Amino acid sequence: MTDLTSRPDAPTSAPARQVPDKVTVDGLEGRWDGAWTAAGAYSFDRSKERAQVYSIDTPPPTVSGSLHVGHVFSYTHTDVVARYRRMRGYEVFYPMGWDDNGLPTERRVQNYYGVRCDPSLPYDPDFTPPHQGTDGKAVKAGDQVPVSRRNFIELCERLSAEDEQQFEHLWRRLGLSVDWSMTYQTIGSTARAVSQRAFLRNLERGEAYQAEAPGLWDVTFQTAVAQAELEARDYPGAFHKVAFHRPDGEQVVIETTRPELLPACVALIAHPDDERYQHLFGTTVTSPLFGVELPVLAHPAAEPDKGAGIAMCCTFGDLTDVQWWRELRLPTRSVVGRDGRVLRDTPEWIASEDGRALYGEIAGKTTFSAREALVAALRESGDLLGEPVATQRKANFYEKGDKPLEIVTSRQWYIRNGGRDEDLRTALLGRGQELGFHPDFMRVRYDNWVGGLNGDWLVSRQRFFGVPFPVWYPLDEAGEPRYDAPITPDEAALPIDPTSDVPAGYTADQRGVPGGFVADPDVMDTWATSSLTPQIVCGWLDDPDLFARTFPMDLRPQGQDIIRTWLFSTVVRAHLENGSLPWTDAAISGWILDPDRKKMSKSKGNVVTPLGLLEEHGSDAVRYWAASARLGTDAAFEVGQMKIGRRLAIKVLNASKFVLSFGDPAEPVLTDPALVTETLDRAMLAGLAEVVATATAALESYDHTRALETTETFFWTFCDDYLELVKDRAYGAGAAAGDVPAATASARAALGIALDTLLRLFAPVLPFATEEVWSWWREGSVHRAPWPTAEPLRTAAGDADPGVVAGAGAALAALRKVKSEAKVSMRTPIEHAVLAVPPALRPAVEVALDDVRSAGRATGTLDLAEADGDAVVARDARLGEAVARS
RNA sequence: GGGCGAUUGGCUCAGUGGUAGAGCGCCUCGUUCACACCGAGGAGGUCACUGGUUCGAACCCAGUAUCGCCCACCA
Repeated sequence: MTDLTSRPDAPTSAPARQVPDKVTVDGLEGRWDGAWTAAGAYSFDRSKERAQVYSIDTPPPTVSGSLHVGHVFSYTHTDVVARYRRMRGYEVFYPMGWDDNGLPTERRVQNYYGVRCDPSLPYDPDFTPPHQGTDGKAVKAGDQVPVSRRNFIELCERLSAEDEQQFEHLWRRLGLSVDWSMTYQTIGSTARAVSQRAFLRNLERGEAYQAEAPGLWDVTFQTAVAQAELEARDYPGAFHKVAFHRPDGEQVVIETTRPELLPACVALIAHPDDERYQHLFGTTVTSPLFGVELPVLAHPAAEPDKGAGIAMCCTFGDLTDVQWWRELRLPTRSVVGRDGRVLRDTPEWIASEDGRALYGEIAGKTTFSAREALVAALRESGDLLGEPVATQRKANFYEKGDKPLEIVTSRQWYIRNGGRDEDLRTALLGRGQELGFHPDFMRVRYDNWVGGLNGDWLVSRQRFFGVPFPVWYPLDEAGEPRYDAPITPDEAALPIDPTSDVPAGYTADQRGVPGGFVADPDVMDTWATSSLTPQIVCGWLDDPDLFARTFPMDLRPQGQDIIRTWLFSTVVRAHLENGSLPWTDAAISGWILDPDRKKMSKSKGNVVTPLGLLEEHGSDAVRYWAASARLGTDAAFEVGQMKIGRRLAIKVLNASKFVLSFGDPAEPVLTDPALVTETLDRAMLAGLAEVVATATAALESYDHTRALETTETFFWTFCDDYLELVKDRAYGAGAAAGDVPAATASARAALGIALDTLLRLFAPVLPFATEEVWSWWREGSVHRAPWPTAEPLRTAAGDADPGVVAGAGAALAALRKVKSEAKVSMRTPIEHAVLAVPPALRPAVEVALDDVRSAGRATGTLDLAEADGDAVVARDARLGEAVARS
């Protein structure tokens, strides 16, 4: 992990302050990224107190994957917030992490370097991987060289470093205002130490515990799976009617989709009120084929209308079985192993010779083959009634797996999350209430998830790569681990790897011998590390000073799909460890949908590379597209929207160039509010004041879309109407050379003040174009300039009515329309016209009449009359008549 | 089965009680003294459907349909 210290502040560099002849948005990204880095524009100043800091818990992208359009989309949302807050005067704590922990990285490192992790091996400091860069061509599992966990982690960090450079390049090009001196890796030593320390403290307080219990198990990855990683999928199956037998020969027929679990059956169960089975409760039946005597029991979880209404309870076919097994205190008769195959040893509870022979035939088979074999046997014995009926059932899958999960008994670590503890659940629901969700309705997902938890958080995984549990167990005289007496390391020694490090008081040669010790073999779930990102970035481990300035954080940006995982687990950890929320607000981004309204996916072949997008349209344009979509709302991938953004950025450059042509930016001609005397100019500033107020309020409530929309709408009116209206006046047309009439000075100052304000309003969304213009006439970076406030504008505007601009604009529009409908040039002079104006607009038009005249090229007479309706009507003797609404 | 969100002109989306909006696309015209990555103007919608509340509903209520997602459902 890179050191989290920030660079000292340096003044931003100031390129030559002059307006270029030709402007372009192309190439701004490289220039300004370089300048920002050189100037330390986004360096975090850690001398600021917590109240002055805005800290962001950025999602660390998975480096072994690739960034896609969705990342660009959501990270832009966050950057808009960061830039806004920075301009509001906050010191923004905005680090970037790289997620290189977990299965995707494990796989990639295996394939890339041709190695696999074997924690039993010692660390080899001189290890050189057999392959390198075999991208696309995976090294086959058999050819992979086993290496120690430490070597594996080193390779992971090495490979990640290459990916990180590419990612950083993209993020810089996109204009993320991250402090690039502050990055972390989720498998880095800080992250490992934080994960281990947090775990040890959970353990100390009794929040972490281990238990031997039946749990969901993926037979492909051979690891336990947590509730949050489940995915219910359709899975083809078949109902089999199977007859059990009473001593008197009567058949009891059940239906099952898993006949291969027949040898694991421990009871038949029906609902206590089910009339059909009353006479069976308390009696026994024997299972077909295996002849095992089984009780018939009553339990309310049995549903009379499912299948035959009476179920065979096996250890374990599903979670209901687990419930029955637990509540009815049934024996454990597992037959499916961790590899998904039927256990080799014939179980002792199968007594009959035929049964034992049959079991021998299915031993070692996959559940699929075992099912076929048993169905054949049932058919032969006559215990299969009718033929199996195909059905589409829902089965639980590990989200990364492709085989249904089995339930096996294993020893696992858990962290309490309210799933078994009402008080904790209530407290965590309370945290959800405290947290500001944006949009607010996303809170429901949190509530649903927390309310529906049915067990504690399973944090151990039977993988080799990951953050190891910092725990050893003493071995007794017989060499059996004493799980009830775990040995833990000193916090100062973290991170440790118990498979290579030796606990205090032991020597290395005592590993694995009776009376010695043994390492906990498991690693933590990746969420067990990811849930600590606030603690990792804020220096919880070893930088209490930084921690005090940044924690609890302000914002967690993330996707809606991981509210139940990342968001919730982070809340759990902070609640347990810090007694607070990890952040005050969560910004939830929506999905990017392709034109078919489907979630963008690689398989659709419509994946667009983000860098290509940025190169084609320009970063400001792509950011504009992203910023146009509200938080929590799915957005279409819309190239058209990017083109609009590009047009806006270009317009900003051109309009700025124009405004800045009216005076030396160093002089107060473009900045002094006292010069703004004309009513139209003051009205424009009054309107701008409203825009500032609206945009600010919107951004305060994480509604960047409204802020952008409000600003943009004003800007286009500013360009199309106001700028055109005051153009001639600003030029000083008609005045003697060297003489600047007050009306001219008024227009120029108003234009300059508006430009200054608009640039700052646009800066969070269009960081490159606005910075470019800022450099033409201002010191420093626009991104460190203060966010505009409405008050000075209101003061400059005085009592001017912002509606004046609209009124004058309507008058101008009417004159334009006359020309447009007459199909003549806009420069065609209007020689003799009448403007019929509604009474409400009359004062506005009167006050701006000279500007309307010059903008409309009304060189002759232009008389005012009263209009009947609420629209302005222009009548020209030569060109005709046109109606324009304001 | 429960929940959340969505449904507005060809497209992407604003619009939470008072006579339907924007941009894009389209059509017409114009222009190069900030901007052709330009400007002006225009056409285009019974606001998914059915009821209800209200003087008045895109908006509130009830229900229906379609789409997306989350949760539950594995005998």
